[in-house]
Amino acid sequence: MNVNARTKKVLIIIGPTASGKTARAIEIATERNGVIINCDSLQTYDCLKILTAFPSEAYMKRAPHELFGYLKYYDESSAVAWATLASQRVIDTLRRNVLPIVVGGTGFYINILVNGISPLPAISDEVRKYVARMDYDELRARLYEVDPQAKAAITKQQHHQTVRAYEILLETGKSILSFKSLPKKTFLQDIEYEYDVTECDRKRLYDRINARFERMLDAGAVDEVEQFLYTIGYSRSEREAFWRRYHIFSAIGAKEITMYLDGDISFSLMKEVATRNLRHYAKRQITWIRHQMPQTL
RNA sequence: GCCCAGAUAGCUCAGUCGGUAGAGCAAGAGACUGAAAAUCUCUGUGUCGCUGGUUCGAUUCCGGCUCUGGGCG
Repeated sequence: MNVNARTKKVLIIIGPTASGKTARAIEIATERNGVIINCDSLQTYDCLKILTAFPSEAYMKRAPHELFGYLKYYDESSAVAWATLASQRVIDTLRRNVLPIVVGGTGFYINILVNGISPLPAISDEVRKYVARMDYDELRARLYEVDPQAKAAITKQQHHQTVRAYEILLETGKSILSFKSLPKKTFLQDIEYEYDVTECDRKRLYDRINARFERMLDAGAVDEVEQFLYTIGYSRSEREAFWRRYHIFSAIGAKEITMYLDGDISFSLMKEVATRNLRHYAKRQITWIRHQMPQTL
């Protein structure tokens, strides 16, 4: 049919938020007979579709879409779980001589899919719950006492890396470093990657972000959040707990709209804060692409 | 027209008992090994409204002017 069978090529579309990845993916998928594989950590959920810029039904009909909306709001997401699924879809697609198009803004996921990751042990619910209840400073002190070398490895004050290191210590009795020095677990072999980086010009991107958030509001983003809050049995008195419990709340705009619905901030302040957070996010994505994915430049 | 208050970073403001200034936010740079739309680190930014006076020296004190609030008529 085409040359994909021999070259085993995978196209990766990456770029900051609101840069036009979804439209670009559709364009290429129809042109080159491709399958779109989602690489956006929040479009893996089947809720808050307006806020997460989930592809429209019209788009979904124009080309096969994989790994969109397969998680419920109460599911936890995981980069390795995604990479495991994504690598299967890539292999299946290549087997059918079709071009896999991995598209999304989660650069961390792409790095794992392409470069693999150190094999860390699974953590039991028991240990996880126990550690979750611990005081962070105490946890860190105990980790360094038993595993002083971990201190050097955990460079900055990376909260969740420290927690993970302690979980592994409790689970296995071994240092996280003993796992990080193992050969990486890889997901794909002998693949040629082609990268397509979408709009990164700061000024134009910021304009696009503002315009798109406006469109999200017009499309009913506030109602969407209101209904979602109803679904999960949200109560304002436990706001922080809900935000922490459900990862989908990290969709920018979800917390801001919740505060607006609770009557704590005005509509215009909600817009201001949400678009500002989107700009910060886009900036972080650009930094990631620049330094963690130099092959794309 | 009169009285009062203000005019300092992109914005909101602090401050200098006279020796040309600093916070927050915005902005910029960076990190990232199983939460990544997460989490975390670093960095500036200035005709201190204009104009005279006093002074070795004024953004700071005094006068005038302009503008912006608020009050009185």
